[in-house]
Amino acid sequence: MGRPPCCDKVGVKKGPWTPEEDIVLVSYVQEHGPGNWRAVPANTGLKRCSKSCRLRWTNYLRPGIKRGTFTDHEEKMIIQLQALLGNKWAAIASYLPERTDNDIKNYWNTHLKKKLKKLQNGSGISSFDGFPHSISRGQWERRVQADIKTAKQALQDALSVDKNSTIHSPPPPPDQFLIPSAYRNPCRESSTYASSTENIARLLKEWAGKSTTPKSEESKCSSTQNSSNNTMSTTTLDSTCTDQSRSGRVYVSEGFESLFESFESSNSDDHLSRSSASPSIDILGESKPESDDLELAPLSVLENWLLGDQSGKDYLTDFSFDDQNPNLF
DNA sequence: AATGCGCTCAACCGCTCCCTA
DNA sequence: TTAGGGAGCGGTTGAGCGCAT
Repeated sequence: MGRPPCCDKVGVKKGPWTPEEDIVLVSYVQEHGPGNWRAVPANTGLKRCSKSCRLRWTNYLRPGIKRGTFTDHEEKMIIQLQALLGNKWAAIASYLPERTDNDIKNYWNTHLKKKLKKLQNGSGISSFDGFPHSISRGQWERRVQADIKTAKQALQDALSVDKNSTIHSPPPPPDQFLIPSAYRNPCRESSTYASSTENIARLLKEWAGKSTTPKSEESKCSSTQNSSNNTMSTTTLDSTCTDQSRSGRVYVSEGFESLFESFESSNSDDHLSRSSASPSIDILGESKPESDDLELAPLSVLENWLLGDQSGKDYLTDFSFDDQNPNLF
């Protein structure tokens, strides 16, 4: 006998979400924080499957989502991350905190696949930005493989070092938590829904005025983080933070930006202060990428590397976990 | 103006993973 | 140790939209 459905099929509504449902869901999440999705339909009266609620939140309603066209920068990251990780959209999305895995997946399937296909047919190499223009595809692939090899070696080195280190936790959720970006910055919306979203946005702004901290979620996640004096070990992520902690996607939107800034403004010996980032290279291992590890990679470095930035590459290539970075672990 | 076609993306489905009792 | 349940992930679908004919 097969597994029972996650929720009763009878009476469960399907299809597009209405603004009213969105309001209900958003207000519930604001009050209780994301997670425990099973309880959402029961507690809110929504005639939706718990999975549907989670999906709606993570892919559309949660704050920090950027919508609209992907930038060249994002596109390059997706292409190279996909090359490295395969179709691990959640892992890839963790490097693009403002994008959802669904968005990335869609973008890949609708745009990038075609671009790559064109490229493979030999008819778009010069116009395709995903690969460096100055080298052939063969050279490019060799370069990527060399990077992978280097990264593997780095991982081995890293894993041989004591990992009792701390990393900076993401900052607490910004005020914008209370205003879903889907509403704050709707890029593409149907006319009827658009007017509704404006209303919702107004409503949510009012809520934001009343309370600037999402009670449960912040207490859950940031209390865990703050309790360790703003440091957090990769392996001690509070599981109650569920989606956000696992994917690092909700609060990282701006948190990551500050991390980017701090990483990029610092010297190399500060780069890996999030030392557990080293397992990020694990994804380059033979068997199975560990997305959770990935998420904690030194983003600026990896980003540079992914984007073919020479400094980033050099950093990975030349980087010695124990010699040049004594304070790393 | 009507129709067909292709594209986009929100949402669903089913599987896997992980946690807990 | 193991079974059950919840959450997450990746593949797929289909409605809606815009453009071409």
